Amino acid sequence: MPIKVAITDDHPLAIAGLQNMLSSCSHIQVVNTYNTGAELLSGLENTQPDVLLLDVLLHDTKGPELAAIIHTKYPKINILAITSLDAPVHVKAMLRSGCKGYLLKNTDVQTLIHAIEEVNKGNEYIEPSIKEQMLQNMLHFRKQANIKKPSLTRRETEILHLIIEEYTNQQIADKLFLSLRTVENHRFSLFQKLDVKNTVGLVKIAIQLGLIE
Amino acid sequence: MPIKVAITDDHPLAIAGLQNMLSSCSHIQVVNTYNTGAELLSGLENTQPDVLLLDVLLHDTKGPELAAIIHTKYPKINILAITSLDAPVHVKAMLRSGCKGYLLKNTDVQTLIHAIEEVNKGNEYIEPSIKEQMLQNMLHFRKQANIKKPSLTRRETEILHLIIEEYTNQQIADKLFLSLRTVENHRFSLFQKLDVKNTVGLVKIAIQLGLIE
DNA sequence: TTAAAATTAAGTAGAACTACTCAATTTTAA
DNA sequence: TTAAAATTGAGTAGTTCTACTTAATTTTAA
Repeated sequence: MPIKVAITDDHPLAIAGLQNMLSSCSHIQVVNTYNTGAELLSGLENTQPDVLLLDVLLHDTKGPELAAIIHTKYPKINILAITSLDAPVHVKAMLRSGCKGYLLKNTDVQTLIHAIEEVNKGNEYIEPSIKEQMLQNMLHFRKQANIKKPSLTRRETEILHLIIEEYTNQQIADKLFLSLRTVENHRFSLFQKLDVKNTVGLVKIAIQLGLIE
Repeated sequence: MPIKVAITDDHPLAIAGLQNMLSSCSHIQVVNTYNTGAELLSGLENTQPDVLLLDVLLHDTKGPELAAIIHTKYPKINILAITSLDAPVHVKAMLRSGCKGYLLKNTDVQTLIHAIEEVNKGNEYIEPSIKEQMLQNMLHFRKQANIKKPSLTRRETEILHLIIEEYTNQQIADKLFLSLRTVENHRFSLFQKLDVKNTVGLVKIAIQLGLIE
């Protein structure tokens, strides 16, 4: 039996394009198309496809939210995000919301079909160029990060570590056999050196420095 | 002229192995070998190689720290991390410290030579299997993350966003036209729902939820 | 159209953090 | 072997967060 596919995109042209691409493929059948997130949600109450091609930017609902709702309500539907956006933030957001795959709109027929087949099997399919970009994005943090890190002293680094491990100043003081004031001072230096105004900023910098996974 | 390579590893056997692998290659010349971080640092004062093969776990210094020192002091040396560890944390730490490449010790001769050549040109070379693992690691966060996120209400999510943008409770209150107490209460609920004890924990959860890049 | 959940917000009170300045002592690098 | 940097820590004082309880009002889902 063919793979049942639904398409959701707010550009009719995009839907038509995808339908056309899939028309030559006998084992993939487009059973429904929707223009908005609301339409999709009500449509799913009647029929559920095997694979859902979902645009990341629908004007009535944000893609990741919609994906999360569908993934929770209909865990059997395998969602394939398809979009013109390749920013890693979007990719991560969609995948974290339960999408199985991520494709770019300028993809070719073979890739589209292959992605649908894979996702239908429950496998992941992420466009290789996107994978590469995500990696690059992940690795190139160091270039900015390295500007600031060297300016931290050993003690400061040590205390920064303990701060991000959710220790309070007092606990840090006890652990390192220091006075509370000393720890407070180091913390203050950290703020100044890293140019942040509170602990939240500190944690975020720590992420960029790679101190947090 | 050949590519000058130095090797640093605390296992003499590993050094011998690498030397042997490279002996067949006329355009790569092993000019120095070191057993410890200290040896390496003093050795570099006399001669600098083009490419440095650096073990991640030397017993006298941690790899990332050593890499950072060398990368700062001798920016022209291209460091190729070579290790038996493939945990993404280590890979990231090394790359963020200025390494150009990352290889596993069980690599074959061709890959080793290719990696040295690439790194020597200033390009990155990361073992494909490691790349794949890092991606998987990155993507599979969502599986844990999705357990907790749905329990947050809209308002809580909104406030969580503002907290991680470094707003204080008072600023959030002003921004959302709420009383300070209301914001404090939402923040408290967030702590309870996400089972953390301070803002640092909150930020860390937010990372896992994908709210922070 | 109710019951449940969410949003709002107050009270009380203590703990923790933030924002500096100043300075003695110790360590490190040139 | 000095000068520079790092570590330690006190003073002062205000701000912000944390830890609950209680409860009125509004929204949402069954």
